[in-house]
Amino acid sequence: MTTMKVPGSGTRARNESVILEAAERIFARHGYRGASVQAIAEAAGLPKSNVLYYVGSKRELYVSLLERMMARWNAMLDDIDEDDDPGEVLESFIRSKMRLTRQHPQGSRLFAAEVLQGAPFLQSYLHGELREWVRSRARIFERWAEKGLMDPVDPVWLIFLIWSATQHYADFEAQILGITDQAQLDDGDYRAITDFLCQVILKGCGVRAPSAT
Amino acid sequence: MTTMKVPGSGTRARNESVILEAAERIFARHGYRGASVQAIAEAAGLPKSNVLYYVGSKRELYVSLLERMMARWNAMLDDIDEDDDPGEVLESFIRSKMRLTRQHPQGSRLFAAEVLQGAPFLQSYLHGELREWVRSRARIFERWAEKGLMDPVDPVWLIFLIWSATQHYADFEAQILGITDQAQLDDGDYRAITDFLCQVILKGCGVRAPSAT
DNA sequence: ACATGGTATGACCATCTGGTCAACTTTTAT
DNA sequence: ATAAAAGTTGACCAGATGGTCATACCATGT
Repeated sequence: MTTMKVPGSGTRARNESVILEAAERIFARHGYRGASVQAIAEAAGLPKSNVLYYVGSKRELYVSLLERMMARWNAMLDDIDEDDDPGEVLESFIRSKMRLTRQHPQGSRLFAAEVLQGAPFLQSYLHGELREWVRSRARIFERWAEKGLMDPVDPVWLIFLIWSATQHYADFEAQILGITDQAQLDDGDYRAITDFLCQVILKGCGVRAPSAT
Repeated sequence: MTTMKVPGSGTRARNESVILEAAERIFARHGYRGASVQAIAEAAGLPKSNVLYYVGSKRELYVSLLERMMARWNAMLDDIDEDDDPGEVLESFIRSKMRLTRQHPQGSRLFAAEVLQGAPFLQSYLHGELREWVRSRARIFERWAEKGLMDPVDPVWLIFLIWSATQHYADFEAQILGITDQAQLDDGDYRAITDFLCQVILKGCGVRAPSAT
């Protein structure tokens, strides 16, 4: 019997990952206060005591989920400078954000629930890292507008527009499925929606279509 | 001592309104499960027993808040037909939705929290009334596209784009205030944001500016 | 064989949950 | 004045809440 030593295949790693996934679902659905450790444990298929053995406390579990989501978000933020093509950059931003939403809908909803309750655990992140990121992109958008590469729209509101339009498909999934009468959105839907958003938003702020189709 | 008989000034009406307002805040923040009757009672400045005396139960209170919000939304839906001007209609839709968001941010957040948890109380509304409303507008948008009055974009996704972009300023207020480093958004901000959205979205789907400024 | 360190979990605790109820005061109608 | 109706509230209940803890299990190295 050769015991595997593959990293991440230990009991701890396996259980922690099961717990994180279950907890993300429950917290996303019911928010921090509305989620019970008992419910998370049941979703993970473990006794409550075992869940607390691994994660310490409800609070720690919640914070580590938020941190994981922020890490995913940070990993997505590619560097740009003012010599890049506005169309390419904007399109890649929309597509990246949409991919994040699609690949981590529960994480997106968790983030939404946290912000809905006033972002008590994310104040420093919003006022720090994220604010700086937005400011730096905004400066570049303004430079582009000065050069006549796009309309002189407020760059911060442009970022919020992209953020909201993409985020929406995770947070309001229930509404979208209800209205479109579908069981779920498939790859084709997501591709079409992404194309739609790229087309409308780029045209809307006067960016010429990227050179390469 | 002349006792006033003004409708709505009775004890019941006054207390119910205080309770509804407090409950909207708490439910919006913490969702259905996360909100406690005790917390609502404290926010309303009344004993818990008194709150339950007026509203019956937590569930009834929640449902009546949702109904109130749906009524506000329904009151906003103006009728249009295919002979109207696309630019005017789209702009008026964006402005109405933004006004709703601004005037009832707690209601907007309550709705968001409800949809986040899978819209258990709104299934029939989403599959019924709201779906029909979206379908009817979508047909008109398609007619406009056929007439060449706007680009042939998918009308349902266009509606979701407007919905999300406006809804965002209520639901993600904490994020926006954190990033822009403001205490709150004032009338000027809202006017500028609304103008921005009208400009970008109308231009984005190839609608000519409305004849009347 | 045995010690060791991680894993597992039922029993338990103080506090909070939504909701009921009986007792009480205030307002209104006659 | 008086009775009926409306409003008010503390005490209370059964069940859920987050968290602790002592005990048991189990694979490993020696």
